[in-house]
Amino acid sequence: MARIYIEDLSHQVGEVINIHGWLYHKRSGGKIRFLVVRDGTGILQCVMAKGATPDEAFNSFDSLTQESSLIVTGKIRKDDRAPGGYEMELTNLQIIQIAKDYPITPKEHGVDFLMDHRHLWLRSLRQHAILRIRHQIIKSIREFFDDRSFVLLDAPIFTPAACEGTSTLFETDYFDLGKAYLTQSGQLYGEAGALALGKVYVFGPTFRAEKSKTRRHLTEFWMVEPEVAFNDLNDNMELAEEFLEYIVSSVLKQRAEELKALERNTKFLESVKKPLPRVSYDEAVEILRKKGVNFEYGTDFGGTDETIISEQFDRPVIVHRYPAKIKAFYMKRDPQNPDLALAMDVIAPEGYGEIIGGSQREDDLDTLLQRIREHNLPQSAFEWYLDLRRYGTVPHAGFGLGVERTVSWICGLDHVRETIPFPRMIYRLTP
RNA sequence: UCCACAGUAGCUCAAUGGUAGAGCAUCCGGCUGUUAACCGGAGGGUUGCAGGUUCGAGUCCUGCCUGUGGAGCCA
Repeated sequence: MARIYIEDLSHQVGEVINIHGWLYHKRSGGKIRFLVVRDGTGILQCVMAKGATPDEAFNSFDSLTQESSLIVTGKIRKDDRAPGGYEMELTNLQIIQIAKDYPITPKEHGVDFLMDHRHLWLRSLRQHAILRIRHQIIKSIREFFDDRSFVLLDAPIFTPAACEGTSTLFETDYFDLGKAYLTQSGQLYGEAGALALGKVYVFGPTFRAEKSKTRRHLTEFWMVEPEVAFNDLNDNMELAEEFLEYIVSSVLKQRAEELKALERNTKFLESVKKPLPRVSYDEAVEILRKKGVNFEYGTDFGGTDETIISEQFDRPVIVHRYPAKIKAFYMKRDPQNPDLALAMDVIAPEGYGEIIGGSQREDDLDTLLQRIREHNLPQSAFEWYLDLRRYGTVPHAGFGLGVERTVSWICGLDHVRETIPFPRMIYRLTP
């Protein structure tokens, strides 16, 4: 008999089939008993009735516990009383293992307990919905770039030095070559790729050793970083808005059921269409001051500042042309005002904060050399990067999108820790 | 690193300075359409750790540990 998955049950009505899975829950009413079985693709209610169901199967109900592994056999029928709309009239029950004292009960649990049992927490329907949406987001990120002839460029995880010089990096010994550091961004390598292949995207894990302890931070997170030769800041913003529209519409289309399971209000997602509103840093500061925020011009926005700015719009907002001194050394200055960098951030609605950060890159060798000196960076570590300006330099631009913040926003979660199977945070390295 | 809050049964939480309790989970019994089922019963505790105040501390004080949220930094 063919193995069937619960998500395909609509084609099986009237058939006798096997479902391989685990007991999610059980209920009984004396001579009628219900098993709710999950197989990773959905849940299925199985019914047993005294007399109608073989005694052996009927009696084994008592020994079954939550998360016991089993194979159930029976005829499928439509039934509106069953969760999912289909139900199995159970005729045979094969127990693979009885699970003893499964820790996560169908009641409330605290964050710490659930995080300690993250390997089991992944079995709950809510986590299934989040991880399926994460999968969809990653899939649509790849589709978007692949369909536009971008080449995937894998950047190294071990790097010799800081990409941007500021963040705290994880350090490790690297044989006889001294210290290596876990990458905090693949961008510099992405630039080399763009000047080689025209359009590339780097997609991999990144690491920040900052002691950030908020709902928006992980020490290990995934970032996708497109980089395009001959693009300027405006091209970069257009790419970002087209990209976000693609991702969000793909989730709305393909994962409507999961969004519903998470009780996500999709109002703010349905409005994610290009063009996105664009405001300059100066205009953003004006917005804050009109709202009564005592904001010091020239500093970066904090979490609450970002929320206030984003609340003025019904979709993500692009903030561009930041003061150069709060941005990275490789960003090109605005020819109209050298105090500003040709940088852009995309701030998500509903207080989810910055999901994209990018810029047009400095493409002039002498200017870049001067920036490296101003930031007290070791020039020797950047010689290869400077070569990109020595040999056929061109304007180019790119950005990075944080996958976990994007998943958190699209799912409407209150913390990024649920967006990745095994989150790494300042005080959590296990499981 | 700084600020705030928390730590009591396997889990979620109660308990004026005066005998540590409930719901869920587990075990036993009942119920033929349950939806986190329901009803009855049972077992389950070094109140995070170390001191101190007190006739008496889960409760008050000091220190430490652990966790949560936030700031800074960032995606």
